[in-house]
Amino acid sequence: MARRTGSNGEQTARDIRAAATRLFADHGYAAVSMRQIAQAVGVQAGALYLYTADKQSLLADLMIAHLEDLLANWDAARGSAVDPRARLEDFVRFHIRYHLARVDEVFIAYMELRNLSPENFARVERLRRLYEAVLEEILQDGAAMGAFRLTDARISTLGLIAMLTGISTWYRAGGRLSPDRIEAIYVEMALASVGAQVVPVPS
Amino acid sequence: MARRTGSNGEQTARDIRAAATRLFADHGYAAVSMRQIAQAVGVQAGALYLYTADKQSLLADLMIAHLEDLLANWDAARGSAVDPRARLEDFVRFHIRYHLARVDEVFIAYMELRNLSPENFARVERLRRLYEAVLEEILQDGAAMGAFRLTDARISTLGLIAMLTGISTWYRAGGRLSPDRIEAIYVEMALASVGAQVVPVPS
DNA sequence: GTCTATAATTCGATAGAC
DNA sequence: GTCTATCGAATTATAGAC
Repeated sequence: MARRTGSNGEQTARDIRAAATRLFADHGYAAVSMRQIAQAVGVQAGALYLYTADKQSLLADLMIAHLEDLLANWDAARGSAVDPRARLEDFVRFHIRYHLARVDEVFIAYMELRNLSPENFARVERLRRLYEAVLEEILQDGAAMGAFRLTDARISTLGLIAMLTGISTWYRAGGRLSPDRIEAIYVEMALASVGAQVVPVPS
Repeated sequence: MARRTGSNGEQTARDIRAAATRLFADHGYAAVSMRQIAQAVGVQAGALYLYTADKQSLLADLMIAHLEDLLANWDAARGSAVDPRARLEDFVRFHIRYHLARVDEVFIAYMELRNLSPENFARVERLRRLYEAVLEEILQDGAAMGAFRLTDARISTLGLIAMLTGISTWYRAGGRLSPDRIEAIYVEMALASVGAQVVPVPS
């Protein structure tokens, strides 16, 4: 990518990512043409190739940037709780808040895996596994401490993440329930699903 | 190329649906061409238009047939249980069993909604709502009877269906856990998530 | 019922002017 | 850094032969 120094180009790069994110989420990667992206940005199609090697790299960059941002935000937002129930609640609230704020990015990251080259797919999968491992560790610690009652931490991890991420598919601002209310309900469901119970007082 | 002149039209229609289902699930609707489908069937692209008005109708027909089949199978498989916990367990087992047996159809019905025309989208949405209503009624009855503890039956419905359907995205035959084991674990999680408890003995 | 041939678009990507 | 112009290939869908 032959990006030159200059604020004009940096702004164009941001605009391209924003337009591509929106269009890929709305219509799907394969259904969106480079010309459509260019039109949304306000440049000609040829100019896009100053910022991306090809259409595939544009998609991969969006997905990888999203997952890296997700992990970085978790590292910054994670609390210092030790009680597994509090840690799970923190994770659920973080996950929902982040995912409702980035509906398009989330949608792309889960829907367009098929359109990645093998190398890019591997990079994305690795990052997704890292994020899943955050929850899995919470569940495993909680089970070991007797705070959670679950049969398989990996399955519970996948089930919970699917449940939480699914919000992105139906949430609309101004709907029947506020984001805060949705968050509270899912915290309750998540805790209940792993049989969260009172942590035994250390003896 | 195999010559198919004179072959049975009904069989070709089935072959087209099967090929389209697999290709759409593997690569996405927008990324699959009519020529690819024709090649998989063993006919020329033009012959496909004897069986579908256009590519969009082919997708819509697959999705609507899938959802109608899902509803019909539920009607045939639903037990006669009255205990909400048993009804929920029946639903969870049915949902998982059906979805693991039709991974491609489920994937398409979930991923390709945005490629439907407004009219076809409305038809698909209506069927999906009917299926969701099955679970929502179970949850509402269970809550009313004191068997479940939940805050919002609609949210619990969406959360549970997302959790269950998510299995399709990672399940592989021959994986670490058998389908029966996966089913049992999800039954446990689903019941726990709605705070299933002992039904009070009628006085 | 299926074929061949093709019309009419659209696609991703590149070259070169400024 | 962006534009104009364009190449070669691919797309959906149709027309007419058999």
